[in-house]
Amino acid sequence: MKERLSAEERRQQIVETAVELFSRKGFRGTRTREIAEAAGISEAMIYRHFATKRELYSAIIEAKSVTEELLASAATVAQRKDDAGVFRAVGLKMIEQTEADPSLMRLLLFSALEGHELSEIFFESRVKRLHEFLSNYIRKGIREKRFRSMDTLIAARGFIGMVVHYLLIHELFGVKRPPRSSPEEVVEQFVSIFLKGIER
Amino acid sequence: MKERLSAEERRQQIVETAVELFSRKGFRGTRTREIAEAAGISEAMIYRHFATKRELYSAIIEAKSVTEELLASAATVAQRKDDAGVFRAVGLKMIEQTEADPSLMRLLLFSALEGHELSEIFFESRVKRLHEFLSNYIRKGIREKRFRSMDTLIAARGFIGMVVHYLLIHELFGVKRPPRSSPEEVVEQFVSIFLKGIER
DNA sequence: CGTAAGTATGTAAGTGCTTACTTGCAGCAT
DNA sequence: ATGCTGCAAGTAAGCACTTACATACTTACG
Repeated sequence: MKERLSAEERRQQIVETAVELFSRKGFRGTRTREIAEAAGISEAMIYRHFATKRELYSAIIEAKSVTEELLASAATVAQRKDDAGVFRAVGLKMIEQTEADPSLMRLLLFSALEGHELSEIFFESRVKRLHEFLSNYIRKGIREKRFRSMDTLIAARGFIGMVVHYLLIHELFGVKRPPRSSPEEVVEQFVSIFLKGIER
Repeated sequence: MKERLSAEERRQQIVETAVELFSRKGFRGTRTREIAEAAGISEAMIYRHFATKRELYSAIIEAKSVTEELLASAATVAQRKDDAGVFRAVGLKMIEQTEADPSLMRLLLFSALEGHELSEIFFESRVKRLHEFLSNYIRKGIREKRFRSMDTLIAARGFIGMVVHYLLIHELFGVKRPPRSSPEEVVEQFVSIFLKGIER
C-alpha cells in the first residue's frame, strides 16, 4: 500500500533523500534510480518535480545555503564580551552541527571539487559569513586593546581552520580521536592557544 | 606521424596525463576516453598498461604517496632550535608545494570523499606524518620548558589546520587573497599567533 | 650483414551494460 | 470529469572494457 503525498511533501521528501546520497557519493556518483529507490518511488516522479538531475542538486544546495543559528548564538555570547566564550561557542557549534549531520560538509567539498556553479554561493553562506563574524569580533577586541594589532580576517580564518581541520580529519579521513580528547577538550585547547596568541 | 614510446615511457605518460584529469574531475568524473585523448593514444593502450580504470587510479595514488622533502627540510631547520623557523618552514613549504601543484590536495580530497580504498594510505603518508613531526617537535619544546604543557597532537593539528584551511579556501573555493597578504605574510601571522599561544 | 621470424607498440571499431531522461496510461481526489 | 499523483516500460546516449588486426622494432641465423 503506497502512500500518496501532496506535490510539496513529495518534493521535500525527494530532496531529503537525495541530500543523503549526493553527500555520500557526489553528484556524478549518485544515480537517479538510487534516489528513486531510496525514496520508494519511480524515477519518473523525480522528473515530475525536477527537470534534470542537476536541477535537483541545485535545489539541495540552495536549501542548504540558508544560514542557521550558528551565527545567532555566537552573536548572543559575543555581547557579553567573553572572548573565550565566543570562540568556544563557535568552535563547539561547528563540531556539533557537523557531527550531527556531516552531509553538509561533504556536499560543500563535493560541489567545490566537482565545480558546481552554486558552490560559491554555498561557500559564501556557510563559511564566508563565519569568517566575517569572527573577523569583526577580533577587530573590536583590537580597538578595545584586548588584542594586539593584526590582520583580523587572516586571524579569524586561522581559528576556523583549526576547527575545520579537526572536522576534516575526523569526518572525512576517519581519524579516531584519542580517548582523552572530547570535542569540548579539543575546542578548549584551540581557544586557549588562539586567544593567548592574539592577546596583547 | 605518431611517436612510438617504450612501455615504461608510455605508462609514465598515461599516469601523468591521468593525474591531471582525476584531480580535476575525480575518479567517477573522468572518462577513460578523455585520458586516452589527452595522452594522444587510443583507449586500448590504457588497457594494455592497466587492467582497469581503478588500477590506473591506484597506481597514481601510490605514486603520489611517496613522501617528499617537506619533512626533511623541516627537520633540518628543527635542529637549530628556532621555533618560529620550524613552523614557518613547514607552513611555507605546504603552501609552495600546493600552489605549484594543486592536484595532490584535490586527489586527496576526492579519494576520501569517493571512498577509495587507498585513501587512507594516501592520508597517512601525506598528512599524518606531518602531524607527528610537529607533535614531536612541540613535545620536545615542552620538555625544554619553552612551551606550556598541552596535548601536542591536537596543538600540531591546530597549526596544520590554519595552513590547510588557507589552502582550501584559496585553491578549492577560489577566494582571492587581499593584495597585502602574500603567503609569507599569512604564514608569518599564523606562526606568530600559534607560537605566542603555546609559549609559557 | 641481410632478411625473415618474432615480439612489442599501436589502432579502429566494436560489445554489452548502465544511465539520464521520456512516454503512455492508470487511479485517486475534489 | 478533470487534473493531480503515480508507475512500468521504454529510449538514446554514454560508459568501461575487448577484439582483430596493423605497423614498427629486435633478434637470430644463413
